[in-house]
Amino acid sequence: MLSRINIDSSIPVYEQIENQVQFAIASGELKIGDKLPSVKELADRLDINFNTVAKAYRDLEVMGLISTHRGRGCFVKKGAEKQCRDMSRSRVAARLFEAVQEGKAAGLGKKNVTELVNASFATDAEPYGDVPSEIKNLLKR
Amino acid sequence: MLSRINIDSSIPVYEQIENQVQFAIASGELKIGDKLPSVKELADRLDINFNTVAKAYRDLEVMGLISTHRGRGCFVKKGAEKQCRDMSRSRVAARLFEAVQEGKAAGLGKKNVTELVNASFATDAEPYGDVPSEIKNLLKR
Amino acid sequence: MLSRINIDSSIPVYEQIENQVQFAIASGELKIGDKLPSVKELADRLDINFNTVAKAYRDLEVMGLISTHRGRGCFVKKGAEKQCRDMSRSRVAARLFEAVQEGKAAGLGKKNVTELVNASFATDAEPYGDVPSEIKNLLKR
Amino acid sequence: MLSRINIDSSIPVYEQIENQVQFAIASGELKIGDKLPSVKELADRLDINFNTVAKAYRDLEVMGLISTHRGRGCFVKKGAEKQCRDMSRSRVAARLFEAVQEGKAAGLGKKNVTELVNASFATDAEPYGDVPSEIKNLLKR
DNA sequence: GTGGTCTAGACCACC
DNA sequence: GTGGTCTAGACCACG
Repeated sequence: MLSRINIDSSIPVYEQIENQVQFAIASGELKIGDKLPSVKELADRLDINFNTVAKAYRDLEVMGLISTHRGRGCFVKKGAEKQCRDMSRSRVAARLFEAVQEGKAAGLGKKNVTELVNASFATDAEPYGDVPSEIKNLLKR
Repeated sequence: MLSRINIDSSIPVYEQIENQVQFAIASGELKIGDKLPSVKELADRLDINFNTVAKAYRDLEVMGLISTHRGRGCFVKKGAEKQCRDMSRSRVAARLFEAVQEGKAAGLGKKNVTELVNASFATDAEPYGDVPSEIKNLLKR
Repeated sequence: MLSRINIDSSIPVYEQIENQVQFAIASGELKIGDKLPSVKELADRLDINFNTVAKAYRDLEVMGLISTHRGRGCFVKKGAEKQCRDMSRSRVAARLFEAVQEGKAAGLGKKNVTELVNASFATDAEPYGDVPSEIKNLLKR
Repeated sequence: MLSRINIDSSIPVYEQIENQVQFAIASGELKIGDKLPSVKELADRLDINFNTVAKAYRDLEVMGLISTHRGRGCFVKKGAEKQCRDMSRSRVAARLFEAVQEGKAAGLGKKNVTELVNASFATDAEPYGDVPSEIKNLLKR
């Protein structure tokens, strides 16, 4: 968890952090009361700017998902689980919907799309990592 | 085609235009030698700035998809069809893959994802438009 | 390097910038990983508009020669050296070839052309500056 | 003479025509009193717009090189020969000079440049045509 | 403080 | 009437 961000992604670094925390809470990997990595530690581990992590944590606090206590750290708040599950799902629904619409506009059939989705589901990958070649190659023919 | 852009999307307006042209070429809606709408006309139609359209067309020319002839207009180049099909498909594959990975991280099962994809496929929407509520609501339970 | 552009040249300002960067990379003056001047700084130094420099840098990124990182700056990419050397050389070859063909069409002999080339080689000039009078006068007799 | 223009060149079509006429006069191919091809005939032959040819002839008249007589055609004026020779030479000198400066900026030595010039001189090509591959390949190593 | 995006408008080159 | 170039300035995203 929070082991990797993609500096080249079009998704801002701070947003990648926010998403990963939300996903971790939604999936139960992070539970109520758990302590998040400190800003400095995470910045070092991901090799990114201190302020970028700080912004992500600030945003998460504004969303009501974590609470920060000066000198002690940041903790998952009560109620965050349900909220994260809802946000994550609606986010995923939106991204899937958009991708499918683009597929249709590009002339892909339902069969192609389903095939891609199944292959993607069967493939594990780092979050925000590169798309595996076996996925890319599925349509190259 | 090229009838609508979403000014509120996080995707830049010029990029939306580029994508729509690429999709139109990929799906055969625009064919080799076809003339694109003039910069001025498209800017008027979409109610956006002249230079924004000009940038999109310039980018498409750099990509080798269209050729522009001062005083005459912009035309789909030979070979653009295959290139667009490849680009569109690999783009869609990447976006689907990422969305599926996020779904897994958020704790969604294959059944949920497939359900979303099927519903998305059955729903028509303007490009870059909002996500329909029937999709959003699918997982709210 | 990047100390001067010619606003009166028929070559667009942004293209002059692109060429100068390419030449600087080709000749080793700019090396892999080197940071380019910031958009704002260069615009100030050359006394041209911010967006003109931004366009040049964006083009160079599209060509795969530099990578830009928001908030950090633009840097020479790996592999840019060979690419720039190839592009620069083929560009120079083309321009020399065209100039020589024109010389032949205008009735100049090999002796005249060689004389011009030697004189040009011996003369230093700002990039895109005016042609020195000693060159112009060589054939006025 | 005036058998070919390059629609893809960065040099405007009308300017290519003007240059070719000037070169033809400078080299003695067109003599004082000779009749130029009619606007319509030339536009047909080169497959370009009527107005483009008309603009070129108008420019040449303004320069004092030709005189036009309604209903009869355009003719090379007295004194055009010397004027064209001077203009052509200074034009060629400028283009050679610029190309050589670019070569120096790109890190080419005098030996390379001279080699290119000699090869270019030995190669015949249509005006404004593509650069022959034997020239392009000279530096690819 | 860095670059990105968009708008607005002027002027030019070309057909 | 077509696209090209440049300027000027505003606002945003990012680190």
